[in-house]
Amino acid sequence: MRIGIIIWVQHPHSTWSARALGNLQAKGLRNGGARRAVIEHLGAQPCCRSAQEIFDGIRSQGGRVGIASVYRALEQLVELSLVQRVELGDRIARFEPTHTGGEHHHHLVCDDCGRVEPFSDHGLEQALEQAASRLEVGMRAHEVVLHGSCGDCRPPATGARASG
Amino acid sequence: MRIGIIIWVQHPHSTWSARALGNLQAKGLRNGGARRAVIEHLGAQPCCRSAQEIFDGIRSQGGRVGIASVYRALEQLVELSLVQRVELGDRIARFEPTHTGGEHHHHLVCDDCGRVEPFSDHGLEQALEQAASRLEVGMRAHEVVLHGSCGDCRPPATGARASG
DNA sequence: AAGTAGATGAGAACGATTCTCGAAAGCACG
DNA sequence: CGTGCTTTCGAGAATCGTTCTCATCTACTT
Repeated sequence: MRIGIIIWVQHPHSTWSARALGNLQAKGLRNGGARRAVIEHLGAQPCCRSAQEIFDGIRSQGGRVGIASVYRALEQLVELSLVQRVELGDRIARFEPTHTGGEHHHHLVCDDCGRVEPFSDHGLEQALEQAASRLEVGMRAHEVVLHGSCGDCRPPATGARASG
Repeated sequence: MRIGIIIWVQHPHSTWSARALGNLQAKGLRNGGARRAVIEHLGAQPCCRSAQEIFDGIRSQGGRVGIASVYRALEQLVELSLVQRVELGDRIARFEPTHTGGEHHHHLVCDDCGRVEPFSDHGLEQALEQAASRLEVGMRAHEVVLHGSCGDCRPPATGARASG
């Protein structure tokens, strides 16, 4: 048997998780287990997650957090603008890292099957910036939700590709 | 004493309330008091309202509806696409008439004072249409929420007006 | 006016979120 | 590495928005 040691070297803020943890540390907050677990879990998700999903995800990996701690951590992270609350109309709040820069995305909700998918659109971002500028709002965040039918749920077009 | 009779003549669908009531009648639904009160109240609002606000509003005008009826009516109206559910991130669902055509608007939430204001932006609407088209979603609805600071809450620019 | 089926209201139930409080743990200091 | 102080944590209770239940009512038809 051999023992290998892997040293992971990267810029401390190259991931959202690292940036968030650093941000908390800079505020003099302690590095407790529950909050760290929430941050690490959230940082590994491709799209928004509900508090319950985060709770279940951490537990399924052996973490022993309480749901209250998950909510507490999320509340703090939202307060620090590290996490954005996303509400898609199903009465469940979801949360996702705020990605400064290019990774920003919005949400597409299929009203038939309930599936949520991320999407991004450059023109839409531009239009949002322009609207915010015109309205003279100090825009801190924005959220776009499109409701419709996803490819799986849309009835197939009749014939070759008739209009739908 | 004189008795006057006022006959109010207008195109039956010239208001959202009338359109909604007509739509329900066409579906064979009855013209019950609670649902009518919800529709009429909602039709008179300039922006979205929560179920509780609608309930309080109707009660304050002497209506004797139950909160359950308010929710039931809203659920039906959402189902018929006559009302859109709006979630602004404060865990309270709000509802507003769906205005086909030019009256469409979105929401601006001041994260400092909590105020909600409607706004509309033509370029934004275009960008939404284009994004939906590109994504090949049968877009049934969309929702944009801008978070920021409203004019009252934003610190005035340095110089002309001293901070206070 | 009577009959029928949808509509209503009060209150219970539900579920997501927040609060409470005693216990545990992070961090600074010795 | 222990001590002490303070933050953080977890479990369960409490809260609050929303939905369900069910007996009653009422709009509409006949």
